[in-house]
Order: sequence, then structure tokens, then C-alpha cells
Amino acid sequence: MMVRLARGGLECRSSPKVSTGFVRHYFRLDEDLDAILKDIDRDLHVHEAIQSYRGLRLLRQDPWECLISFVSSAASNVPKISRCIEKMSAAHGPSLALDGMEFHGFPTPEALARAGERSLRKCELGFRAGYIAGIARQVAKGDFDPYSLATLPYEEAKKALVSLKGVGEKVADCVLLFSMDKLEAFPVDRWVKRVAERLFFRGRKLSEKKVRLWGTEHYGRYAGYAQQYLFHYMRHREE
DNA sequence: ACCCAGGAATTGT
DNA sequence: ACAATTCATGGG
Repeated sequence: MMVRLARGGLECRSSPKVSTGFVRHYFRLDEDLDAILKDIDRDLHVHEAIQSYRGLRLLRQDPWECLISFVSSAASNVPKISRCIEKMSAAHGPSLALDGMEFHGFPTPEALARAGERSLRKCELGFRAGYIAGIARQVAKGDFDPYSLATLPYEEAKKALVSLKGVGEKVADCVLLFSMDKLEAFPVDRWVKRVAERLFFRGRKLSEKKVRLWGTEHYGRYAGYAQQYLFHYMRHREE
């Protein structure tokens, strides 16, 4: 899907076509962002982040795509993660045409299960290839259904996600937050850990678990939004 | 060779 | 159960 700002709104082109309802859903334009930001505006630092980046929204991604994308993100960096996803799609995703050009959608579970670890390693995935092949097999076989997980409460869905090889608490929280509407999830990565230690605990070192508990307690039911604003704020401040 | 990157698995208390 | 250590890989 190609998206840009135009005529005071979003202009989207895609193949296959999608409804405006889908676009609203995907970009979470159906939720009251101002009310959420007011709710999480509980300290000086998140307040500053909100002032700087008001308008930043979470997405509602597809659970399967989100799961595999974040498994491939483990101990990696953003440009490389993008390349991995591009290569997986190019090699194993369904081909699509848009404006006379050929693109590839995200691969299905069956396609990645068929591909296997050896083939996936050609997508720069490294040690993550085995994890992805294993998860794809489970999903293709019907032993694991990311879509039905979305209907479970946060804790239950998280327990199921973490049971997958290659999925730890951080990746599980990202999948829950970005594709399953669990806005209380507070993913703790290197940056969020750094924010908590530096800005909220005077440089004191904390375990990831402590940071996660602090985040969920401190920000409440929309902790995931607070996480996004703090993450974005920290990343663009270190430059 | 060294360091890091939107961590996870394993091992050790 | 939690915390500390090992593992892992392409790029700068």
C-alpha cells in the first residue's frame, strides 16, 4: 500500500484495493488519540515527548505479519530488518501489480513453512531463520493461530506467544500492542530501558522486568502509547 | 578485530 | 522466580 499526505488527508493506493474503512482501521484513525494522550500525560518526560511528536499513532498490523516481522527484529537494526522483510517477501510472497510495477506481499505461513530454514537464511535472517521456519510450520499446520490469540486477554495471549521459540517478552509485547489491540502492553527494548534508567531512575541500572512493571504500573491501560512516544523521543534525541 | 543493533535462550543463584 | 551469561550475524 502506497500512502502519502494529500489534500488535508491520507491518499492511499494499493493492490488489491482496500476500503477507506481498512485504512482507518490500520492507522487507528477510529480511536480518540487526544483522550489517550491526556490519559498518559503523567510526567514531565512523556509530556515533553507528546509535545514534540503529537500525532504519532500506533498501527493495527496483521498479527501473522507482525509476529514474523518482530521475530526477525531480534538483536538487529532497523535498516537490516527492513531488508530481511523485503527479501522474504520478494522470495516467498505473493506477487502483486501496482502502476505497472511488480511488488510482493508478505508471505503466507504456508509459503514460509515450505521455504524452510536454509532458504530463509538467504534473506539475511541469520539465526532467526530457524525460529521463523519453526513458527511458520506450526501456524501452517494449525497448531498455532495468531488470529485467534487476538481475542484472548493480554496475559493469556502473551503466555501463548512466549511459548514460541524465538519469541521473548519484548517481541510478544510488540505483537500484542501493534496487532492485537493490547494497549496495556509496554515493550521494553534497549531504548526504553535506557529512557527509564536515565530519565526516571537517575542512571540506576534496572532489569528489563523492573522496567516493564514500572511502565505498566505508571502509565496504566494505555502504557503502549506512552512507550511509543518515549521510544521515538529518545531515538531522535540521541542525534 | 571491535562494536553495535527495537533480544532470546541458556545457565546460575 | 529473577538475574547474569552466552549466543548470534551482517554492517559500520
